[in-house]
Order: sequence, then structure tokens, then C-alpha cells
Amino acid sequence: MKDVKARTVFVPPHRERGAAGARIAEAGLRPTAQRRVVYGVLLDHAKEHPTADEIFMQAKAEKPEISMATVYNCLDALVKHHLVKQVHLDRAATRYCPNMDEHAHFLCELCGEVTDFEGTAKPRTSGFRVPRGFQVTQTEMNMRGVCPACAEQEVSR
Amino acid sequence: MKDVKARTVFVPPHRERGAAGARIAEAGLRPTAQRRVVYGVLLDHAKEHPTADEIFMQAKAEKPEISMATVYNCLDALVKHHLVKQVHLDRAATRYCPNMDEHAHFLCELCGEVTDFEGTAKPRTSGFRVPRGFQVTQTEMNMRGVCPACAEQEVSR
DNA sequence: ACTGCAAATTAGAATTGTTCTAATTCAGTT
DNA sequence: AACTGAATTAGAACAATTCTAATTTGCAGT
Repeated sequence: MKDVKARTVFVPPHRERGAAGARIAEAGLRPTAQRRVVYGVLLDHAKEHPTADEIFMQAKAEKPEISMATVYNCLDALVKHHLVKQVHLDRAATRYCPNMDEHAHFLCELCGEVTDFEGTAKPRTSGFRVPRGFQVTQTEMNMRGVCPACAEQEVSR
Repeated sequence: MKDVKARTVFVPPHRERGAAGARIAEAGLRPTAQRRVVYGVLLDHAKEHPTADEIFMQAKAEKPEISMATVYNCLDALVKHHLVKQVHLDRAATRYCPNMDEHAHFLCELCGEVTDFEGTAKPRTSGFRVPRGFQVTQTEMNMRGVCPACAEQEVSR
């Protein structure tokens, strides 16, 4: 074990984004530094369903030269290759979600928090009639209402 | 039958928007001229799921003084009173839909056409687990893929 | 390692969609 | 007819996204 160049030196995770890079390559995309950072940020903040702008700020902290256009380009590439979902909850900015398991999004109309609901949204099983000839490739289920925390506050007012 | 002032003269539908006005009033909103026009336009073009801008242009043809701000105000009021649904299919402008029956929206990724799919999206029956404590007031189901017309063109290429 | 080329990235401008502001008008009372 | 809060207006402001043209990068083939 001597004389081997230290090829596997410790690199802080945010300098590396190995997992993100591997997944990007698997999906058939060139795993560029920017794409790794963008996807990595998204994986780190999956619960928050960040907007393009929020992702940009995080990515910038890690790679200061990155530009907004690149963030959009990367996100679009990731979406096209099914690594990321766009979530459209209201008229505000689009949010992004790296959880590709079947799930619904819930928006609390009072506090604005977004929560994932588990479940299957297979069009045919979800109570919707898909007419003959339509090829459904993606499904998005969004709900709105009041989350438990806000519901409680409402009562005590 | 003589001497009765002609109270029920013929008025072209776009001057009247009676049906729209009645529904607006029923919903507990002041049925102003602008709201009647906006809702009327939407009812006339339900299939097209028009954007705020498209509604504005139609409304303007009927009532030239109307402003964009009013179109947005009216749409927001109609949405809040459950006469109209917002539809968020992609990053482009929000679309509006006066069909309040349970249904899903399908966006063809090739031609951009929006189609309604019938069905029920009752959260509990649609395969999603709504955690205890969440109050769901609205549900939106969006699908994307290829419509029959575009699928056919694809084949012949 | 070196070259060439397509793909990706950049900064910043441009465009589009939506919201805000302050002044005016309107609808429904009193 | 006057009052009052709600609705409407034009246009400016703001935010989100896309475009453009110049540069850099990643990778395939020497």
C-alpha cells in the first residue's frame, strides 16, 4: 500500500457532489460541474421544494461563477431526463422537487408551506378516465388547504 | 298587451351576460359589468383554458375600457368564490377554467393543447394518503404527454 | 497530450406575466 | 341626492423566465 498517489483525498461533499454526478450520468446527461451543484442543492433541500432563485443562491455559495441562465438550463435538463419534477402550485415562481416517487403536493394557503403526500397517482387508478389515444407520461397532483399547525392557530383565534 | 314598455328588448348576449351575472351574484359577489364580461368570456371559451392575457383581449373587444388589472382582480375574485379554477400546467402563464366539475387537465407536450379529462379526484379515493390534520379544500390533477393527433403525426415521420 | 466540434455556460438585455399605486368611478345604502 | 366602501383605471414597478452572442468546456478521435 505504499507509493500510491493519494487519489482519494478527502473532499468536502459540496466540492464533489459525487452522488449527484453519478445520477446525472446514469440519466444520460453530461455531468458538468454546474449540473452536479444544481442537482446536489436540490437533493439537499428536497423538502423545501426550492424555487429557481433559491437554488441559484445556494449554488452560488458553492460555485460563485454560476449564472441564473445556467440554473434554468440545468433544471430544464434535469426535468427532461426525469431526475427532477416541476411543481406548479400557484401563480408564484415554479418550484422544483427531486423526489420522483409518486406523491402529491399540498400547499397550505395560510403559511405557504409545501408538504409531500405519499401515494400513487397512476392515472388509470386515480379515478380519471384517460381517453383512448392519449399517452400520459407525467402526472402531477396538487392540493391546497390548511395544514395542521395553521388549523390549530385558527381555532384559538 | 298594449301600452307595455318593451322591457325585454333583444340584447346581444355579449351586451348582457345575464347567465354570468346570475352566477356571480349567487356566489356572493357584486355582479359588476367587468366581472360579468370576464366570467362570460371564460364560459364562452371554457375548452381553451385561456390565459389572463387572452381573456383580457376578448374582454376588451366587448368592453374597450377594461384594464388588465381588472381582469386579474376579477379572476382572483372568481377563483376565491369557486366559480373558476386556476390551472398551472407549466412555466408559462396561468390558465383559467370555469369548469368546476372534478376533472384533470392534460397538456400535450408537442402541440400545447389542453384537454379536460373527466373523473373524480377526491383526495381520499385517488390513491393519496392525506395525513391526519390536513384540511384539503382544492385538488388539481395535471397530466402531460402526447395527444392522439400528435401521436399519429409522430408515427408517420 | 492535442485538436476539433458540439454542447454547455456566461453576463446581461429583453420579454413576459403579475402586482402595486393613487386617483377616479360605481353600486348599494341611507 | 349624498355617503361609503368596493371596484376600476392607467401606467409604473416588480418578478420570473427566456434570449443572445461570445466564451468555455467535455469528450471523441487522432
